[in-house]
Amino acid sequence: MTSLKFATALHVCLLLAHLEADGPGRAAPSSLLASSIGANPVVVRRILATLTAAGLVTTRTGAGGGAWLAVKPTKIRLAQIYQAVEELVGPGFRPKGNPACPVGRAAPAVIAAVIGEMNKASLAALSRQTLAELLKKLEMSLS
Amino acid sequence: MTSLKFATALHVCLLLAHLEADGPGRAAPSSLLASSIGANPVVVRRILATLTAAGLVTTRTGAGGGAWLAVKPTKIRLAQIYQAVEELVGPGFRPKGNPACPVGRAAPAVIAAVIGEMNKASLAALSRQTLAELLKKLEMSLS
DNA sequence: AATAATTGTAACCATCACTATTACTATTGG
DNA sequence: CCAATAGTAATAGTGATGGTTACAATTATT
Repeated sequence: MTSLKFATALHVCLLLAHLEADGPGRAAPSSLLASSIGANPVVVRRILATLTAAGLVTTRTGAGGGAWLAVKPTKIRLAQIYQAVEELVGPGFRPKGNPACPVGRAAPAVIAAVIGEMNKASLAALSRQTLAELLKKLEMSLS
Repeated sequence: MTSLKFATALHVCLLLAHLEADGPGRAAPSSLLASSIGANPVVVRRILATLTAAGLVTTRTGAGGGAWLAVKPTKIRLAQIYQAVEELVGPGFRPKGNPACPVGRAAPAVIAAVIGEMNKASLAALSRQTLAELLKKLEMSLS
């Protein structure tokens, strides 16, 4: 998994939270976000669409439009951002093995359970931090 | 990440451990492993090559050849299997943001740290189980 | 009302990782 | 000698991903 979707979404949220703290009431256009990230504005808008669907950001079209956080950074856990943009977590597995082989019959369920525990641990780690906490770390690294 | 490499490697190891417990001294050909998994023998041999490089299995060419575990199942942690076949863990991130933007400068390092914690949690979960323990679960589900 | 800025999408393309498959050589046991 | 097997290269198909262009719809500003 080397998709940049989570990194992009996290960068978007950090920037929106930073702007909000700096001076509220302003919408950030996708061109601004894309420029900070080094990505394409359309790609950023696609990420924004999934974040909007998850209820994390709001957007407005037209001149002066753009995106802003729909929820306070203290109320956003990083796991919410992850799940908004990456539906599948962790490696894949084959649903069925060879029914003629005992291990082939039983292995898929056991393997799926292992991958499930892996995902659980991943998401738990992300749940331990809020966007506000991460923004604080970022702002400390600015000075 | 929906690669099947980890699931394939785990199935291979489970089957080799099961065969070893059943009756030792026999080499399992890639065709047998592939048949149990429902994968192609060449793909299985490629997985076996990485497991061999990691020191987890041994193979022998020629008639009567095949693969067997090089290490006792009680000494193999699932994280070793994961790292043998999947060099990259977790989602990717962009190494550099826009240097003209404060958040663009600082975000990549912060994001990389988040992903690093995610990976650490994932691998820690896999380190908690040995192949022997997983095999026991599989064998219990057989009855 | 006109204009400029902006989102929301669709369409398309290039790239990459992955799986499957064929084919061949080298090795090994019987 | 022969059959079975690993090792590996070459190739093809597939799906996810990111980039790009294009355009309709919406909104603030003048």
